[in-house]
Amino acid sequence: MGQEGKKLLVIVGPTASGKSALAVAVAKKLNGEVVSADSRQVYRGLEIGSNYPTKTELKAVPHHLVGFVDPKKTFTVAEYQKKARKAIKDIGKRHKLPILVGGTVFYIQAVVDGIVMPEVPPDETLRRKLETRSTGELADILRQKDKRRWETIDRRNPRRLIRAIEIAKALGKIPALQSNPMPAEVVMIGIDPEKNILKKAVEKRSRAMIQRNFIREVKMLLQNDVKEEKIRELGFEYQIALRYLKGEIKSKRELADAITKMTLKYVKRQMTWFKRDRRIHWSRDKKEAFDYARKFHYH
RNA sequence: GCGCAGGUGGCAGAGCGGUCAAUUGCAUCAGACUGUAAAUCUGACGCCUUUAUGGCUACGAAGGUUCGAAUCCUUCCCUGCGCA
Repeated sequence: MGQEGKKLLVIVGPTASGKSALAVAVAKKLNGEVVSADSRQVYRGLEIGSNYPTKTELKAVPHHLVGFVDPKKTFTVAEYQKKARKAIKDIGKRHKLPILVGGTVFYIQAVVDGIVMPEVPPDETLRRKLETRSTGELADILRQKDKRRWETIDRRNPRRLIRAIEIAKALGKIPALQSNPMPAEVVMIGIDPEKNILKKAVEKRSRAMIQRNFIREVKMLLQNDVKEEKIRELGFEYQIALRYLKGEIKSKRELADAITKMTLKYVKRQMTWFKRDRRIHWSRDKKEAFDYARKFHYH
């Protein structure tokens, strides 16, 4: 990598904490550009369900990695890692501040710490075959192929086991974990609102989503021949919306409640991940976080 | 008022004489995380403690039967449905 892009600002926080708005505010103030770190915003046509930045925000500040993947395709962290790093580098070349924002912690980690992913693309045929096996059987297969990885892997997690076997099959064994951190001064700031404030924000967000006609967005995906199975993979909002369309969920109110409930659950998982990253400087709200970002930039 | 069905841990809902502090799901809490990551997976979840093949209190209430009851009997209270 070049000498450009010496700084990288990362903004994290749970869903509905106000990350996107903060990112835009900071970008305006500090002459930056935003790179989204959201596993679903990458797909085209998920404006509402994945909560794209608003039109005004998109106009105010350049955003990257939003809405550029065909929703019929499957996008993965490895691709994200490459694209995001390139985007960050390019922003640096333009002498602007790259701001990485999002709630998908794995994506952020992939960019910042640069976990080296084995170059083995997903093998759908193999996966389908292995999916019929029990976790015990999968663990046995892995043990035969790579005992070292077998010792450390979560042996009850079929998805992990399958991926490990996939790699072992292609490469002989799983390479040791390596990382290739971002060559930049990275500062991570997080917004962690009080629990009840966040809860209210999540509720509001769910309602707004439905008011903005989220259901129509889902119908549109169906019309565009995105398979139901694939739509379900786009996140729980989409799963819930499909249930609504099938009549399993009767009212819009019930729909909003279901989305809120799932979002809150997700927030918990996000926080579990955030908590262990000691690099993050936490703030209670946007303003505090904003001030911190400015300090970082001018120091 | 009579008939029938019920009252179980935060909720739903199993259990119908011992192996029941009580299956399971949800909710809650904690955690993991090497190309699906809003995914996938794990643990805890009555109370107490010296954490144990430990103690205590518990399955609407009160009595009773029994070596032993969430489980059987009696009465009472409450809920739903049916009939008056």
